[in-house]
Amino acid sequence: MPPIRLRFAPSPTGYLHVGGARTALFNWLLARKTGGVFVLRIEDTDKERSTDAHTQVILDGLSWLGITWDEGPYFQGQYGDRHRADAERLLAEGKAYRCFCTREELEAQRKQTVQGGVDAFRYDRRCHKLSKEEVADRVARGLTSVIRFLMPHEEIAWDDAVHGRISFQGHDLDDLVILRSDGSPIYNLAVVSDDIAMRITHVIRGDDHISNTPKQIALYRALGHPVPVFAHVPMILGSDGKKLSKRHGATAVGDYQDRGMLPLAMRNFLALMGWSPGGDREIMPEQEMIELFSLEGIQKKPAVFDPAKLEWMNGQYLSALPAAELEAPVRRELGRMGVEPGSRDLAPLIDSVKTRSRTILDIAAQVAVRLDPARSTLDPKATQLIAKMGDDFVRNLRLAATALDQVSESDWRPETILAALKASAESNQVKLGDAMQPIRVALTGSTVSEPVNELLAVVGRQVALQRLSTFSPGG
RNA sequence: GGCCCCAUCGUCUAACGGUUAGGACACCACUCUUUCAAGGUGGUAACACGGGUUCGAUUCCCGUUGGGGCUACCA
Repeated sequence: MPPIRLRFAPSPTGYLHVGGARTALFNWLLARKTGGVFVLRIEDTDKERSTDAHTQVILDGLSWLGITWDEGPYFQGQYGDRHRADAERLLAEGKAYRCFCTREELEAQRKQTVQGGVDAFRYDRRCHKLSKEEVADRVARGLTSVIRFLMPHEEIAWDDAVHGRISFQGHDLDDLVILRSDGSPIYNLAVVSDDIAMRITHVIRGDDHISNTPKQIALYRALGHPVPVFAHVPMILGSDGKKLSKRHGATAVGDYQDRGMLPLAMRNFLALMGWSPGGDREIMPEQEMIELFSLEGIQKKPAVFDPAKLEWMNGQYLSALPAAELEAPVRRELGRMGVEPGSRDLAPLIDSVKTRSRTILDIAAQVAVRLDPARSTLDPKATQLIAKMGDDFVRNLRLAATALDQVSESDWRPETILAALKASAESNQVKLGDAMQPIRVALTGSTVSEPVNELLAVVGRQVALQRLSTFSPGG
């Protein structure tokens, strides 16, 4: 059997949506699993809304997720001649016809149908009834026309790889326009023409295309070409059960990149939107995901996007990665924050904050504060603690500073620091917690951090002592 | 309105006629502990409804209800 051929065909009219990315991912997974070919095709036939910038964002998004394509990107706009030729052929074979109705006329017809209220609007084929001579005459007079497909009134059904058999009746479908009056192709024609030309064998795309499928199948039949396998994957919805959109917050892949998600975590999470490997498998390395993937495992019902679970999964990937591998993205983020760590080795800092972080942003923010405690700001709980402790806060801070001053630079390690703090607390009759928390607050502005002795070690002796001996809640 | 798709915890899902309906996120306890996470342990929580088919339905069929998609010279 020749390798199967799949494609992802986004239109560059917006950013790469998580739904689109998920569709691309499924195509990619099946291609990799079967040794098939994954084609990328940019559907830029809508000149009004398509931009090169959007194309670039889509390419970048896919690359970021590690979704690689084998052919393309092809640009649909370059195949206008073929699209036109296909339309002309259907016209010549009597499978399509010229329609001279203006937009205004169509709008009036549509309005009437809607007022009738019993059925959907379908073009009444009045131009199909025109005689050959009449058509020739109108063309000769320079009247503009579109080419409409003559929808056969027969059953159009297919065995969808995720839904099973889906059936439409041709008479419920409209005679769709396939070529605009300016000679440019309409989506459904361009897709079929391209999928045929690119020898696509499997079309994996969103559920929202189910109603396009019978139109496209009719076109395949008219063009005399066997239809590919269709797999319509469920949509991704927002928390309110509605189609995911801007009002749900971040919907573009780039948004999640900006929020400090790891690409592999994002990809893993996306794979689980509408697909399950069966059993309890969730966090999977690439190889396993590819091996386990199958169209049978795809869900029929839409999935609600849950950012909380994404963050959890990101945290899992974060803690599994060695600090060294996190250093590059953390440095990038620090750069965005205007922090310049120089040549300093960030690995120890990353290690000490990793388990309390769910995103690269979390890590970077905490690393920045450890690099320079002056960067910290007091959170509400810290403020509360300061108020509650009163004068003891600064007193205990200075006591700790004095004790820690006795620990030399070469002894500045978590164990010795802890010993010094314990000894100091005991001899000064201060509870350990009351000794520790002020240090944590002074160094991070927060009541939450890694163990205080580790925090001190990571911040460094000089910076820490300076801060502890000068910090005052007032300013 | 018409056509089409869908329906298991709040969310992601497992189950492919017989299970105390399993796991994960979130949530709540407990544990660990110098705080918080992480980790560990435990808990709350679901088969939309009504008819069939069957010895037996979450599972198969039909209907109802509820959601969603499409209904352009957009893609």
